[in-house]
Amino acid sequence: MEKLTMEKLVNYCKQYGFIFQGSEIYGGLANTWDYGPLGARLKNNIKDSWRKRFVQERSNAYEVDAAILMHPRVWEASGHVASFSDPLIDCKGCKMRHRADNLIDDFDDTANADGMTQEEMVSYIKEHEVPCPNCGKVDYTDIREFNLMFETHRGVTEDGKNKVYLRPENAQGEYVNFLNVQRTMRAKLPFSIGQIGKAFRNEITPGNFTFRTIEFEQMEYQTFCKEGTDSELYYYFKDYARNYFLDLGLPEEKLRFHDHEKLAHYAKEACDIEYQYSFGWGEVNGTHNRTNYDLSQHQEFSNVSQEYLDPDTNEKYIPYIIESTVGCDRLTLAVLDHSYTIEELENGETREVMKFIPYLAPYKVAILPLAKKYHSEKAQEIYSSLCKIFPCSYDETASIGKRYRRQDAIGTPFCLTVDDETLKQNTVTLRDRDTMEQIVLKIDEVEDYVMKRIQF
RNA sequence: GCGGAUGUAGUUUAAUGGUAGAACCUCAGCCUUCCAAGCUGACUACGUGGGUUCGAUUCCCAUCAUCCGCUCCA
Repeated sequence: MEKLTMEKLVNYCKQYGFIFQGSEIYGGLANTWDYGPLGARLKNNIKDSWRKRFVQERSNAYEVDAAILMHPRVWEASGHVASFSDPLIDCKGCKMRHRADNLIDDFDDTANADGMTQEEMVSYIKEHEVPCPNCGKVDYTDIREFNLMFETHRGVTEDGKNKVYLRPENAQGEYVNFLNVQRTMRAKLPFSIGQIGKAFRNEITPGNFTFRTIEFEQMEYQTFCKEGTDSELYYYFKDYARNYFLDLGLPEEKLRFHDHEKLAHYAKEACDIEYQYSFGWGEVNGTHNRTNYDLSQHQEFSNVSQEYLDPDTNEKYIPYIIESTVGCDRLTLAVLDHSYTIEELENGETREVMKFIPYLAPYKVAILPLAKKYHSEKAQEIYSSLCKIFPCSYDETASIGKRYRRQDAIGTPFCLTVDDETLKQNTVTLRDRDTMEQIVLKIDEVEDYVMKRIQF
């Protein structure tokens, strides 16, 4: 089998309407991608599958849809204003870029660069003649603060007072609504708040197609719990997320856990689930034990108590949070990457096909009149009735074989053919993409048959 | 942000200092009753902006984008 390269997948996605380059007619904007008609369907199906597994099928789980723009104090409380930026410094000698704080800490680990301002770091480097680890020279540019949060302004004037950020993560939207959800849903711990939404990070990195983009969608899930039950939930959700990926058709051998050694400022335990993309292993899911850090911070910065009154014990405490977050675009890419298959035909030629599980397929059924001249009218009638139930495609151009192939290329699980028998006896032929079997059904049996097969 | 490579229809590509040829795809017509048939025809390209030149897709510069490698990555 031919090896899949990312370049092939990018082309394929463009060719069939899954993903296009962002702002393409203007030459493109780096690291932005637009989902086309099929890609948008696929991604929506993935979001629906997540909703089903993480919200609908779990008791005590609620979905919110919080604003992207939040009060600037949220990002002070979360720690993003202070630590979501990197003090970058370039060596003029070899053009190597370094993080100034790492440079100092590696030079002298008692120096404590974290506590320094930019000016202090610059003068420290000068005084102690910290050499470039790459070329040994001591000749640097000034520090440039590179905050990963996108900034914008509300109102007509652009000054510091009305600066707002595009959220760099969704989680804070769930945290600031902890009390609202708990009260209105009359929820007892442990309960969960999930959210699907966009986040923004001003990263300069190249991205492996849609794997790393400056604007991306996350499917986040925060479980609020009592201290002491946190670790058990942490391990539970690691497996829960993995099983979810398996259900979507991702193979076991292309998934692995990766425990973090270096923890973020809020985390006590952290583990990624990585998928083996064509370009290498990459994070799709992160499970974090965030302790009571976030709610404690919000309590401090907002002066609103975030304590939960435990009705069983009458204790008051700030809940711990277990976060399970899935990169929606990354999962979509993993599904595309895994579904894209190069098949060898009997005559030795190859063709490219998409093999989604039926639930994820953009179209469920393609309605094909065997001969345009005789069967189109009936086929369109069937189409207009079935498309009310699930997404269908209709195709009457070119030969029947070619139309089958077209549907295989975009991963449609069922092809429904209308022929003379349909006109005489109200039966249609349904071809199953996975088994290549053809079965004959009465028209009014199709809906039930397909519905059973596209469940998740 | 650094280094290297690349940029011609939707895709894969050819040629050229005198504005580009093909295959596949797509569409229309004829034909065709179950897995990329055939015939006829049609549409569509030199990433963008400058410069050199009588004339640039071709040479030069800049820029944008993509890929590979660094760097970065809560």
